[in-house]
Amino acid sequence: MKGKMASCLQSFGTRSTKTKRAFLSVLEAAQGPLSAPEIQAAVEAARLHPNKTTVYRFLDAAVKAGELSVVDFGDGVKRYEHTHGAHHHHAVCTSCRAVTEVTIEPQLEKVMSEVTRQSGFSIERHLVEFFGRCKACV
Amino acid sequence: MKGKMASCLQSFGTRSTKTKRAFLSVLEAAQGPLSAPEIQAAVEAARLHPNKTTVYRFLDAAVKAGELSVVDFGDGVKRYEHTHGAHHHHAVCTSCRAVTEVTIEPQLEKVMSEVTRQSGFSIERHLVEFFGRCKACV
DNA sequence: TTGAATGCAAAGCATTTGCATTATC
DNA sequence: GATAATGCAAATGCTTTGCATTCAA
Repeated sequence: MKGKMASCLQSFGTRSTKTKRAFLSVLEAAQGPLSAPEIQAAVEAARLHPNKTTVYRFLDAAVKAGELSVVDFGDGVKRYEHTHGAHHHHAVCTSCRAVTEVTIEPQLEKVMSEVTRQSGFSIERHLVEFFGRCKACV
Repeated sequence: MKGKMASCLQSFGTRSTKTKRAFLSVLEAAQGPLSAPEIQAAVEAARLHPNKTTVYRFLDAAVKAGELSVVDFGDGVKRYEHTHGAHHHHAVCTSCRAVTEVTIEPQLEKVMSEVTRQSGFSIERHLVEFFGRCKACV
């Protein structure tokens, strides 16, 4: 496990440190995307107290390396999650904050081609997230 | 024109002032959604120097009244545009910043029902915006 | 040893809040 | 004159930057 993380870290050209391993552990255990402040708070459980600058720098590097991806819920806070192959979309419960991943690529394709048709844009990126009440919150 | 704006302001229960009329003018003339700092800067052309607090308070009130809607491009800045009946989506040029409105309701419906099917969520709101190169920017 | 990683302090930027002042109705 | 609107200053929260220090390789 540690070896896996270490090699994962090395694979994107960074040195393996206790702090970075903790960041990755936290993100692996997370139920949904986490913000930098949340990640910083979470590693406190491992008795680590990294500076917030360290958190942001790690996240930037990991995103650039494609190891993590940024998720934006439109509240002005960047959240991060493991990149398991493809790009994800989420349904976020506005009551209990639960986050569920959804797979909507086929349907989104249709939307994208309509956008292209209407605007003439060459689309590079999209922001697609959903908010509402999860099953438990009615 | 002024009468129209004044009555529009009164219609959502606010007093008509020079400053608010200027805010509405700016938003009417805008090519795309504007942020609070952008709106504040724009009314300088009308020799008005409203405090930023005033800008934010006006925007909040207008949004609550349904007169304006918030547009989020995921950069941590809220933008505002006139609510012309329905909810809009945009294609934003990452090169020249041009914003084009797109109408994708029919296609989005399919996406939404798939999200509901997979997650069991009762969707209340979504965040859907596109980014890429406009025709002029190749 | 040496360059990367970390800490620390300060600043940047959008946004919000509390309170005093002013202007609209 | 009562109440809403505005100004002002300060604070909040996330994020970034510059520089000194420490640590992995």
